[in-house]
Order: sequence, then C-alpha cells, then structure tokens
Amino acid sequence: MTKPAAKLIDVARLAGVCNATVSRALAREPSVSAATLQRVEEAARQLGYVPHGAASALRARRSRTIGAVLPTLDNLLYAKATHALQKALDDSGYLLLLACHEFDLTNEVKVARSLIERGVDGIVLIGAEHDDALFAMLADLEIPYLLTWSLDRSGRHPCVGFDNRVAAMRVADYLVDIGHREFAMISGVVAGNDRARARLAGVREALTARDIGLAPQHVIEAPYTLAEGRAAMHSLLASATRPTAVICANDVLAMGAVLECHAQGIAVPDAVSVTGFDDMEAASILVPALTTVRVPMRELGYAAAQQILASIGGTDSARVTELAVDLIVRGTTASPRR
Amino acid sequence: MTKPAAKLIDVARLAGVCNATVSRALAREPSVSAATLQRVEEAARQLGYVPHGAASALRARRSRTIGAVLPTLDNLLYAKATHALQKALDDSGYLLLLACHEFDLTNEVKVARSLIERGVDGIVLIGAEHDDALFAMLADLEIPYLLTWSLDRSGRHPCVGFDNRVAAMRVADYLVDIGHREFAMISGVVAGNDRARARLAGVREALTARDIGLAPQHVIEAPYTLAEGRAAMHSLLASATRPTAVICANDVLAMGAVLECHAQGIAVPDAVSVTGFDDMEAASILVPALTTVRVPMRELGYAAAQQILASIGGTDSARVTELAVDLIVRGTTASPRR
DNA sequence: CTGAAAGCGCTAACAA
DNA sequence: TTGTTAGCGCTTTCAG
Repeated sequence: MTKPAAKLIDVARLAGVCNATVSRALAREPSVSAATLQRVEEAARQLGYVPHGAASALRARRSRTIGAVLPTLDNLLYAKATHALQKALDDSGYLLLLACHEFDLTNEVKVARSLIERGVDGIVLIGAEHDDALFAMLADLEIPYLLTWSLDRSGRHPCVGFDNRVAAMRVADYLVDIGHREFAMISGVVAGNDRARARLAGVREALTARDIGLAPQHVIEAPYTLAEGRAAMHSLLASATRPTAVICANDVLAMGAVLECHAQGIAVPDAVSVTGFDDMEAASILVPALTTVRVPMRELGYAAAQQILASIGGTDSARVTELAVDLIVRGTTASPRR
Repeated sequence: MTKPAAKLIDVARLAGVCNATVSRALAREPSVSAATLQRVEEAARQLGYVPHGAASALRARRSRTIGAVLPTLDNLLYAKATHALQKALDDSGYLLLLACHEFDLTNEVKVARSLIERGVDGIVLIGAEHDDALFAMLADLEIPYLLTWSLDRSGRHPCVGFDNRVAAMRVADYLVDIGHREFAMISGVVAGNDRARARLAGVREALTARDIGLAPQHVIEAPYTLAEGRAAMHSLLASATRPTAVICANDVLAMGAVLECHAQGIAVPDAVSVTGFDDMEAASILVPALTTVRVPMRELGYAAAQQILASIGGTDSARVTELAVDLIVRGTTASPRR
C-alpha cells in the first residue's frame, strides 16, 4: 500500500499555496516571502518531495547535466581529468553524464548523440580531433560544447587546454641540452588522438632543429598501458643502436619503460634516461622519480567547467584558454655516459 | 536564421504519417510495417532528428539512465570498476550518470538525491555501508538499487560482490603457511568503508586463529594512495620489531610499500614480503610482480549491470550474487629468512 | 507577492 | 497496421 511519490502539487496543497508558488520557492526566487518559503520547505521536507527532473527539463529546457565524452575511464589519466571536471561541475549544481568511445571517433558521434538525447545542457570533449559529423550535429542542434586538453589550431572551436607540441619540444630540448644525441620515442597511438600526434610532432621538430635524427625503428606507437610501455622498451633495448634517451608520450608508458629497464638490470638514468608526460601522482613516488611534464589537471577540469557553463549561460567570452605546463626534472634523466 | 531542432511531429509530417507511428517506428515496435519504418527512418535522418529525452522520460517514466555513486574517480580502482559498469550498461542502451561522495556517507545521501532528481532508473552503490537516510529514500521513492563490491550480511539489500573478509583471511593464511609470524597490515581507512573494514577483520581473524598477534603499532590506516603506502611502510620499517610480512588492503598501498623498500634498499621479498589486493594491471607488471587477490572487476561490472537492469525490469531474481576471488601468488612474497 | 492556465515533446491507451 | 487523443509534472507568462 505504498503511496506514489509526492509531486509539486502535493507540496502546494500541504503548504496551502498554489503549485507555481512552490516552484518559485524551491527555485529560491527572491519574490517569495520568507513565511511562504518556510511553509513550502517544511511541506516538501515532510513529504520527502524530490523534484521530477524530466518534467522540469522538458518545461525549462535545461537539465543541469553536462555530458562528457572520453576515450575510456580505464586509464588513470582520463579518470583523474574526469574527476576534476565532475568536482568543478558539482560545485555549480551540475551532474556529469558519461560516455566512452573507446578511442573510436566514429563511435564518438554515436555516444555524443545519446548524450544529447538525454538532454545534456552542454558537452565536453577531449582533444581537438573529432568527426565532422559530430561538429555538424553540435552546430545543428546548437548544443554548447568545449574541447579540452588540446588547443584548436583552427580557432573554430572553443577550447581549454595546452600546447602539447611545445611541451614535447621542451622535453626534447632539455635532453639535447644535457648531452643526449641518440633518441627514441614511445608514442601513444596517434590515430584519432591529436594529443599523441602533437607530442610526437613536437619531439621530431625539436630534434630536427638541433640536427638530430630519430630513426623510424626508434619510434614505437603503443596504447597507454604499463605492459605496452615495457614491451616497447624491450624492443628498444634490443635494437642495434641503443638510444640513450627515451621520450615517452605519457607517464604510464614511461613507468612501463623504467620497469623493463629494472627487469633487465639496466640502470636508469645511468644507462638510459626516460621521460614521461602528465605528471601523475605515481611519477613523483617512483624510485627513481620520473622526469615528466606537469599538466594542470585540476585547473583544466575547473576551467573546463567554468567555460562550458559560461557558454550555456550565454556569457561566452574567452573561446580559447591556454594553460601552462612545466617540465619537471627528476631522477630518471641525466647526461649520457661517454 | 537557424530553425529549431526537429521534433517527432516534424518527422511525422515529412514521412506522411502520424506522430504515434513515428514513435513506434523509432522504438522498433514490430507492429510497424517495413515500408513505413523505412519512410520514417529516412525522414528522421533527413531532418537530423534527435529524440527529446526529457519528454520521453516524463511520459514513459523511464530515462534509460543509471546513476552510480562512488567515493571518487580519482583512483584507478574505482575508475576501472566504473568503466566496467559503464560498458556493460552501454551494451543495453543505458547511460551512466555519475556522482562522487568523496568518502563522506552523509554527502552520499545528497548526491544520490540529485541523481534521483535527474530521473535515473536505478542506482548502483559501492559497498554495503550507507546512511539509513539513503536506504529510506530509496525505499520511499521505490528506486531500484544495488550494492556492489561487498556482500550484504543482513540480506536486506540486493548486492553483487564478494567476501572481502574471507579473501583477506586467505592472504593471511597463505603467509602463515609459508612461515611468517611477524605481521603488519597497511589497511585502508575503515571509517565509512566496509570493504576496508572487512579486509582488516579477515586478517585479524585468520591470525588469531593461528595464535599469531598483530600489534597495534603494526596496523596502519591509510588512504589509498602510493604516497601513503610508502609512508606507512616507512614507519613500519622503523618500528622496533620489524614485520616479515606486510599485508596491504589494496594494490596501490602495496606498490607504495614496495617502492619504499626499494628506496631503502630493503629486498622484497627476501627481507620483507608484501601483498596487495585487487590485482590491478600494474600488479603483474611490477618488478617483482605483486602477490595479490584477484578481484573480478569486469564480471562485477557486468553482473551489476545485469542485476540493476533486472530489478528495473521487475525480473528481480537473485538478490545476492557472490563472485569468487583468487589469491595470486607472485614475486613479492616468500618464506621469511631465519 | 501569489494564482490561473497553457503547454514543453513524447508515449500509450483506445479506436478505427 | 495506423491514427486520435489525453496527459506525464513542471515552469512561466500573464493577471491580480
């Protein structure tokens, strides 16, 4: 004999006012008198009233929900970034509706569509590279969106991120500066991933500028897992001209690479220097601690939340927000032994 | 001069049928003729029609969205679990609405409430310990829910998980069997975390049964981070009676503990054995690889999705699903040197 | 400051 | 197999 959940009208009746007044009171509109507000709140509390979001969204054309499309959650990096975003949105009363495309940009269009179907007020995407159909849909339906982690070179899309290419150049330059000439790169999978591509391009560019080559067999593309990092370092160590410096496209790959060196009894950084990218917590805890590029994850999440909420609110000011990154030199890099 | 987004009625007009037919066609109801279905699909495609989820949810009383409340995403373990759940839900056309309570069970009631406001069809919770107010709200509003990761001892709540206590006992028993007598435990924070509490209790119980003590100063509670694992091991190594075996409540703590041993030049497992819990990817990649308890994360996510969808559908059969866990003996454990 | 009333876009009886 | 119609619960003009 359970009675149905209380609705707005029930609260109104109990409080002795009309439904509109309850709606206004619960939305904390200043026009409601203090006495009425209190009566309404008491009635709502007493009935255990929970607003019906779908009805509200239908009428108000706003769901207080933001959609996030990411490659995967099965990776600490994306998880941390998502967490930062979620926290920042939470502060503004927004919830995150989540979808993963598993590194498939065609699939991304589909999952973004299902997010839109659920009535998200805006969409946060990772990276600058997306299917044209996605951008077309977003424009057509006039859904506010935001690119994150990368800077959009074309200037056509709002974004908050940093320059992956320049950051990667910084790493390569530093290694050249301390004397390295034999390089290898363990890159992320570049297909459909502009961050990985920019990092690889940055390394190539910096080395070329210093007249240093990067042999094709010294560039390995690998998914972002420890195991892949180990495997990549394994084949690098087996190559004819062993590199003295291995630049990795992210910390997970770098940790895998260092682990493989440990397993083979190869000293890091004495025999080979290794660098990461992203500066995850583990990077500083490792022994030796990882030289890497610090990415402002928190700030990114916070800035992304601010900016997507601003576009929703129409206060769409800054279209491109660039964040600074820092090279953090720690224990996995040193000058090569001669 | 952008025209408003197409709605059902627009599709109907273009296809030359009525709105209900479009609704039926798009829902793939078998009663719609093939010819009509095709006309409707073509019209929808042509107009770039995207259904209005709020309207649908309001009318159909179903949002095809599941809410998940977790402690945090800022931890690979919860991220992986969430990912497994998300994937399994995705297969059934459901999306995941996310909220984190940051290890605060009072806050959990609030965030669960905001999930319900958004009209989720069901809620997945982590662990068996929750505020009474949360259970009351769920019952009152008749929202299907599911506890995961733990088994509910009271039998009052549907759950899918495993027996953390028994699993922890297995670890302790194994270490005793290979000769250890001096134990320490790096436990998770037990307040508001029944998984952590059960693991600690299991270790205590197993040791007591074998007449082995666990000194208070050999039990350290620490949040699940590498840094905390290192710090805990640091203080353990400094204690008067140094343990020969350190049982950690999860892999992250265990890896931190092993790292601290490396940093101090203390051999693992020769000088001290270390065990983890959860069997994250990193556990097998580490050098030496971590002895740990394998938790069936994928199966858990999949089973959780099946079960919550079943309760929504009313096919609420199995209320308690117990999954098996395995002790995985690898390189960080060995008999103590005498 | 509060009330009356219209309708957001869709689904599901019911009818044909 | 398809059409007609009545709301789902809420917000928001417009009056008062």
